[in-house]
Amino acid sequence: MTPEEAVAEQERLRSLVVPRTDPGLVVRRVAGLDVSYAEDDRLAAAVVVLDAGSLETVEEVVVPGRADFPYVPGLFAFRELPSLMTALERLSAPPDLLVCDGQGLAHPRRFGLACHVGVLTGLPSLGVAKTPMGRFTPPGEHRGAHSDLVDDGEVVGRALRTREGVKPVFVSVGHLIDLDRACAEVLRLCVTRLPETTRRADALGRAQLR
DNA sequence: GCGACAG
DNA sequence: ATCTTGTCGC
Repeated sequence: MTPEEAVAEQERLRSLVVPRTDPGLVVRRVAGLDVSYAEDDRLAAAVVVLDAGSLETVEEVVVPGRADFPYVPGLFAFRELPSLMTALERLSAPPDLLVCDGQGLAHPRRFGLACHVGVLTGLPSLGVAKTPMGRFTPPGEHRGAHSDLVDDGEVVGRALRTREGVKPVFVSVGHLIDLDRACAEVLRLCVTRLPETTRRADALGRAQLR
């Protein structure tokens, strides 16, 4: 697939994003998705499922793969999606929510990795990025403080302080969830700056490359 | 031409 | 993303 085709694919799928939460959504099994890279073109896609209440790990899947798409800002998903989808298919049961490492609607075409994974799986999803895709005013210093993440005059996500006095993370809607609920879910997953879901998926992916 | 640009 | 231990600070 060429970068041009990838852009067309994003524009075709973005209309399928549902930025609302089903009234009956109960999040018990939460999955963290992350991909680690080796020095060559090898990569490892990891998915770790936690019990949302206890934060205990209940399932892990890691899949080896190759980076066959270049890293291009805005097309990031095409690098990680194939292996992540394979990993998700190997879970014993679909999670209630997918927590992605990167942006959701906070994307130049409003279709970041979190939206893409959500639409392809049909599962609720959200994105937690370590750097912003847009502008924001620093949120208050206390845990839970937040401010709008704005891009092109639109509120595309939120800068969320997940820990007192630490740089905020950037949360945006992926699919089948609203921004308030997305931030609430992220906050309850955070013991340190990043959600436990992504921290554990990151650790699993790195271990796999050894 | 210059700056921006998830991981 | 990755290269990387100890260390300064609360």
